[in-house]
Order: sequence, then structure tokens, then C-alpha cells
Amino acid sequence: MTNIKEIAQFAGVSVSTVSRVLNNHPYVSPDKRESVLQAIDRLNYSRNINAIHLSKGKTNLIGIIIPFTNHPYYGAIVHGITKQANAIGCHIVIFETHYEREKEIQALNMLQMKQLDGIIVCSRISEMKVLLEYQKYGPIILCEDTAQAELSSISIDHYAAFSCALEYVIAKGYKKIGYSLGRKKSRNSFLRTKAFNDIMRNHQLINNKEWQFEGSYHIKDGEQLFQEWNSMMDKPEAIIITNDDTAAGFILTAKKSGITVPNDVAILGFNNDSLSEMLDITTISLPLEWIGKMAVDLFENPEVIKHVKLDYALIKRKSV
Amino acid sequence: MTNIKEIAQFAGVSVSTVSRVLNNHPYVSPDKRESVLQAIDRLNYSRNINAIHLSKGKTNLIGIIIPFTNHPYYGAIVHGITKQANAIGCHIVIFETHYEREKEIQALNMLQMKQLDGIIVCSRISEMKVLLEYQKYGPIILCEDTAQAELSSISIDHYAAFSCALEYVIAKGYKKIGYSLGRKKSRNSFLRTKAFNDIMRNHQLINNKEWQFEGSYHIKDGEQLFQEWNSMMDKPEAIIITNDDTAAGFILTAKKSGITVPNDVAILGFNNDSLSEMLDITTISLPLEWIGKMAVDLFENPEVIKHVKLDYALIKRKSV
DNA sequence: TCTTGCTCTGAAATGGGTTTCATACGGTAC
DNA sequence: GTACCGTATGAAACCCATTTCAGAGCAAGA
Repeated sequence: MTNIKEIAQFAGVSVSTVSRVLNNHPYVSPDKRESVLQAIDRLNYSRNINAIHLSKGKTNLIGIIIPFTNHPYYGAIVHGITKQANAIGCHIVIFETHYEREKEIQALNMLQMKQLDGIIVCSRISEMKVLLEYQKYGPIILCEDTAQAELSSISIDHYAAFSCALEYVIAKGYKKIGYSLGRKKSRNSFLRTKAFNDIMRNHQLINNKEWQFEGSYHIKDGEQLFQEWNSMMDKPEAIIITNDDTAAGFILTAKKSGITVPNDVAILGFNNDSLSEMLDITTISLPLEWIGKMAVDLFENPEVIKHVKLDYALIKRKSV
Repeated sequence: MTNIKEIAQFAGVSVSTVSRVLNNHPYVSPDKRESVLQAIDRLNYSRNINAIHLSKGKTNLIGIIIPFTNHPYYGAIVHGITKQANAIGCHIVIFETHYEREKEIQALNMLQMKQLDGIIVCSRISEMKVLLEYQKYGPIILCEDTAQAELSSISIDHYAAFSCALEYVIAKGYKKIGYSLGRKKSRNSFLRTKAFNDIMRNHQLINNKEWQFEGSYHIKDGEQLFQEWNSMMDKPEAIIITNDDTAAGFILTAKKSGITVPNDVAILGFNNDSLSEMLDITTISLPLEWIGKMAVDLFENPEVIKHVKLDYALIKRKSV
């Protein structure tokens, strides 16, 4: 492999001058620039980026912590991140964690060891305390509704979004209402649960713990959810499912058993995936790609810790 | 940032010894090892991985070239790659190309500049010639049915898989058969087209160019495809759609117009996504995760160029 | 006793850039 | 004429770890 030194020799200049040409610095005379360029061409030179990384102390690599790659919700966020990251000359490294602590630590260690310039956390299992420890090694952006002042975050107001969904279901006349979340212990779920409790109390409706489910991520989970619902003696009349895929799974499975939506049970989804459009599922539309874009923006300005909230929208269709 | 030199000083040894401790080399006396370990702990040292990359000439990073991240087909492959890559201590960098040449070149350049140890190409637009030029910089693995001897590949026998699908449709008594591909110009599509032509000829069935579509990737494309189909005077009775998502979109849209499957039109999908299971779509199951795993295996053994073929399976359900 | 061989250690070379600093030169303002 | 500034350039320091090489010490076998 040819290196900068050989180029310098070949071109009859110093390595500094070669470096200047390579980085488009001013103060290089046209003829020297030309001869360097020629040397590069002749010797078929290409820079060793690891040396640059070492020297500059940065890699233009952003780590993304997500539980699953293969999922519309995170897929959309990752897509947004990728687009914006590319726009600022960065690439992304995916850490698919399946909510294993160890995997998250791996990513954080790469930040510490300077292989990553920053990390965007889409969803996590590690305690906030852990993230804060690693903050000194580079910007960590959270895609969650955090109250943590020390880390920038971008999120949807999940309390408000869930409230909006619930109020709509209630306004439609349903009284026995359940919901299904991803993981109960996440920040998002905490806020959604709180919204549910508050609003049900306000309307003096029954808050039945049996109608509260979790583990809704994929289509198949909707099948499972339907089985659970179907086997209950006392069934909720409406379920808010925080994920269109699962909602779709529920509805499609229900149909096979002759249960129709919204006649037998109303379903309200989240995300506004194209699948929900196809199946006419009433849903809350979330600006997922935009979350990704904003996360990168926050990464770019690490000196200002900000907490950005994005808007949501109720998409009225036919499942409620 | 503390570095290895400071650790050496603090521990009263040479940098070589520190490096030996760090890398678990033998031939370090227990007491020196101990004092190095203590120094590391005291000074809160962490290695600069970029220096290691520079020194070792590798980064344990594998690039993945895919057109879309947000898609079940590629999602499954990426998932398989990620799993196996992690197993061998590598991480992955995603290049979402949307079939833009420039993006693919970006990835290849990162291979050249040694930021990547290798590249797995899931689908591409660049000519083979271009890939071959970059081969000297590191292993390039193709997830396609290539005849190219110089690059390792992992693929499904798309000719056979498509043949299997078509023979099944024919055996079911359909005569007017169409199909829909992703991009017509891809290697996979070439083989599928060839299979179609050969078999239709064998069975002396009409090969109507108007019944051959492309651009089928997402659910929404299925909606579009249905509109096209529906507006035809002379409609095919069966369509093989090389993508379950699009097949699902077709079927769901059809249902809204009162067209039922397979009575009015038979649909055969590809991939065996969970969505196809939900909708009882007859499909060809492809071992996508396994492709990912095998791709990493091939990456690991770059000295032997291999062309691995994986099996497929016809999943009979109710849409044909 | 001498040779061989293993354990242990550090100096120095290596990987390959970026950046600072010192210097030199030509031109302009006063 | 002198002071000052912008352009141009190279030497050397710096980023940080790995690895080779050479040598020292010590024990076992001949």
C-alpha cells in the first residue's frame, strides 16, 4: 500500500503539502498541487481512513441502538437516521440488541473507544445511570420521552398521543377498554399507562388490569393477543394496540374466527403503517422518519441539550 | 485521555508489557500484570480503537449494501448477517442505496480505505466489473445467483424456485399466468424470467408480455398492481408475485373491490413472511436469515471462492 | 560444564495520517 | 525605508497501539 510519504517523495514535496492537497487546504501553489495529484494518480494511492480517524479523533460513524432491525417502527426511524446521517457525511452502525444489556454496553464501549462519534438510542433496557456514565465519551441521543436533563432527546408526547387515542375510543361510546403495549417497563409505556389511568378515572370507567397486555411488536403477536382476548369471559369492547402490525395480526386472525372489527371489538393502532391503511385500521400516525432526522440534528449539536417533542395525528378509519 | 504510555509509566513497565496485558499475551509475570491492571483501573484507561485499527489493519466492520432497510426481505437477510457477524466479533455498517450507484461506490471506497473489512452485497445496481475492481481491497460477498467465478456468492436457485411456483400454478389448472418482479434487470429477475419463458413454452401456454410487471417491493405496490390488473381487458387468471408484501397488498386491495382470491385471480407470493401466513397466501419460502448467516461465513473464508446455493420450499395455502 | 530452550522485558520500528510551528518571500501601507 | 501581512512550504510533533527483535535470566538435559 502506498502511503502519503511515498506520494510526497514521488511528487517532490513534503507530506504536509500532500496532506494539504488531500484536504483541500489553501496555500498550495498550483504547480505543486498538480504534481501531487499526478503522483496520487500514478501510484494509485488511497487514504487509510483509520489513520485519519486516529489523527482526527473521530470516525463519522454513529451507532444506533435498537431492539429489532426487522420491524416497521424501528425500520422507519432507522431510515430517517440514515438519510440525515448521510446528509452530514456520517454512516451508521446498527446494534440490534433484543433488549440485551450486554449488547447495549458493547455499543457504548465502542463510543468510549472512539469507534463511534455518538449513539442514538431508539429503545433500551439499560438504566439511565449507565448511559450517563458514557456520556463523557460522546453525544448520546435518546428517542424517548425522557425527563433526563443531561441527555438530548427527541420524542413524541406519548402521554398526549395515547390520551388522544383513548378519548376518541371513549367518544365513540366504548366503555370496556383495554390496551396492549410493547414492554411495560419502558418510558413510553409508563406514559401511556399513566394516560390511560388518568383518563379512565376522569370518565369514571372501569380500569380492568386483565385487559392490559404487553409484548406487542409483530404481526404474530396480534394472533396471540386475539387468542387471549377471545378466551376471556369478560372481554373488552375496544383495544388500543400501540403497534399497527400487531393490530393487523389481531384483526386478520379475528376475521378467521368470524369476529369482525369494529362490530365485535374495536381496534385502534399506532404508527400508521401502510398495512394499517390497507386494512382500514384507525391509528395514531407518528412521524417516525422525522424522529430519526431530528435525532441526527441533535447529535450534530451536542453542546446544547434539547428535548424536542414531535406531533402525532389521529387517522380515523374503520376499525373503531 | 490517558494512553498506553501513561499506563506504562504509572505501572513502571514498558508499553510493550502493557500491550501484552491488554491482549492477554503470555510471558508477563503475575506481578507486572497486576500492576498494569491496577494502573488501568486507576487512570480509568480505555483503548483507542482507531489506533488498534490502524496498527492491525482491520476494523471488524462489515459493510452491507442493500437497497432498502425498511423491507421484510432485506430485513431478514440483514438480521441473519447481524447475528452471525456478532458471533464472530464483527459489527455491521448499513449502506441503504435505493439503487443509487454513488451510494454503492461510497461503500466500496470505505472498503478501499480500510474502514471496512469486507462487504456483503444483498442487491446492487453497479456492474460486476466495478465490484471486481474493488475486490483487491477485501472480500466482497454477493447474495445473488452469480456465475462470476471471482466472487463468493450465496443464493437461492431462483430459476428452480420460480419454476416450482409456476409448475404448481399450472398444475392447479391456470393457463393465463402473469408475474411481477422487483427490478427486471437484476440477476434474480433474469433467472425468473428465463424460468417463466422456458416453462410456459414447455406447456405451450401463452406468454403475454402485458401480464409481466415490475416494481414490486412494498405493500403499496400491490395496490398499484391490482389497479393495473383490474383495468385490463384481458386479465391473467393467476399472478406470481415475487414478494409477499406486494401479494398481500394486491389481495387486500382486491378484497375492497369485491374481487376474491383465488376465485377471481390466483396469487402466489414469495418469502413466506408472517403476513403471508396471516392472509393464507401460497408462497415460496426462502431461507433469508440463512443467506445472511452464510454470507458471513463466506466472508470469513475469503481464500476459498465458493458459490453456495440454498433450498426453497413451496408453502401451499389458499391463494392459488 | 556447556548447550539449548523457555520465560520475561523493553527499545524501537511500524501503521499512516493531521497539525502546529518556524521560516521565507513578495507585496503593500505609511 | 520599515513594519506588517498574506502566501507558501517543510520539519517535526502528535494521535496510539501492535509487533518485531534483541537480550537477559534461569532451568533442564547432555
